[in-house]
Amino acid sequence: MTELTPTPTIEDYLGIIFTLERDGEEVIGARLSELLEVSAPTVTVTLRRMVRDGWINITPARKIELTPKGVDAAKAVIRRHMLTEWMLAKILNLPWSKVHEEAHRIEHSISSEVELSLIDKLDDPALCPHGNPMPGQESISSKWKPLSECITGDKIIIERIHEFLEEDPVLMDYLESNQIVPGKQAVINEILPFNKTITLKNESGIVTLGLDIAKSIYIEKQH
Amino acid sequence: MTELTPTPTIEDYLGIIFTLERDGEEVIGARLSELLEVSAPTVTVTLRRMVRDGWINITPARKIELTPKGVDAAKAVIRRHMLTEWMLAKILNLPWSKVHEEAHRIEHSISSEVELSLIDKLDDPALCPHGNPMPGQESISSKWKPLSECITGDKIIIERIHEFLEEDPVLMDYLESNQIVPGKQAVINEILPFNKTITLKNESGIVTLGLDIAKSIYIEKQH
DNA sequence: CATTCCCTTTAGTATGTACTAATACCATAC
DNA sequence: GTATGGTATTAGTACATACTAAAGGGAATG
Repeated sequence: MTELTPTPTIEDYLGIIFTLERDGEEVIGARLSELLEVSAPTVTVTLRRMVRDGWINITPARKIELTPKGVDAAKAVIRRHMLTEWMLAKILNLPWSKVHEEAHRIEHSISSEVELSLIDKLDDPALCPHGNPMPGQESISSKWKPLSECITGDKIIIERIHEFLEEDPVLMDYLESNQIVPGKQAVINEILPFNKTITLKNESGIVTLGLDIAKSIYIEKQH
Repeated sequence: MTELTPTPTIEDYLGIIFTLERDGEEVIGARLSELLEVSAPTVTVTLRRMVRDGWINITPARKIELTPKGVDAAKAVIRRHMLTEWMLAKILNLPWSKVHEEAHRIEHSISSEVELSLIDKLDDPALCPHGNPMPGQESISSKWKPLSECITGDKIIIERIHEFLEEDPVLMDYLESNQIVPGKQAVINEILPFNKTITLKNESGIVTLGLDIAKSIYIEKQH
């Protein structure tokens, strides 16, 4: 319970743990190691510090659980991340595909005063620019379906690119330049399960996506 | 010459060294120790890393000098600091007295893309919100005189609060609430050298400042 | 049952950034 | 010329964050 404010590293861990918990995924060290791109021993010792400082508990079955204090800190860093993304996108006009990685560095330096000011200027958004829900607004995104579950001919609106896809800047650039961004319409053109691809047609033409990627893109069907 | 990008700590050192050099002050470790509020041995080892990585040279007489690479990095961090201050002040409406310390944390996470966008949105300012010159714009502030050199009855305009005063949040709050901010008018009311104070009168009433502080506040005389 | 796979941990190391205590160096002043 | 004050360094330590190599555990699968 020593630390009052998490370090940037701990904030990164908290954010990922919160998101995994939110999604009902198993929260274990191996997942963090992958998502944070650090070695397994690094995760072991960092989790040890996090337990010591009261951010998480680790069950006998090695599952990681946020403490109430950990939940608060995780929500704060995610809120600041998403608000910073909006600031970069709307106020500074950075490309949609770039705001995540910029915000990821800046988020750790945002005070609650700046956060409140951003909430005010940005009209208290419920979603980030990629359609992911602000902590507490999960119900909004829960009605959308994965793009991977569509069938040929479906008319859809892209609603959400999952947080974990945002980590890949090459993918994000591909999505942006092919108009796979929230609010854009598309029609499912072709699904090739043996090839693990799904092809859609939108304003920018024909776009093919891997099915694994399509599982983390959420859409609304149009009638 | 190992490091491409300075760490936040090194950026702090670079900024202070640049500012001391700009002001013609003696750039030695003891000064850094004071201004950065770290111990002398910490400065010794950090400067050693900075020499190793090509940011500075240390003369046989122990004077610290930025290398060309060090100058570039220092200018960049100061530019980003000042642009961030303006963003916080003009776009997010944070109080003038608070933007320095907020920007001091954020400045290390600003990419050149964000920097360019800020320059655009903020119309390429030549001064920071406290009247200190952007690197390369030193000539603008060189015509102002220290407030401490005024005489009773002088009508003045406050132009600049020196960077090193910005470090004291209590002082900054005092200055803001007494309208000692760039652009504000005042008249010198009383100077008490034996007391080391100078008193002025402005819209907000009568304000007394210590002479040491007044040495780092720059003004323009009105005729 | 043994092998394999996934996961975690231990052991040892490195680096940046901090500290205190003690030492050393130099110039100026008495 | 010795004392003082300002400055810098060495020595030893601490902590957060990273790594590799190696070992250990548990579950599933042949």
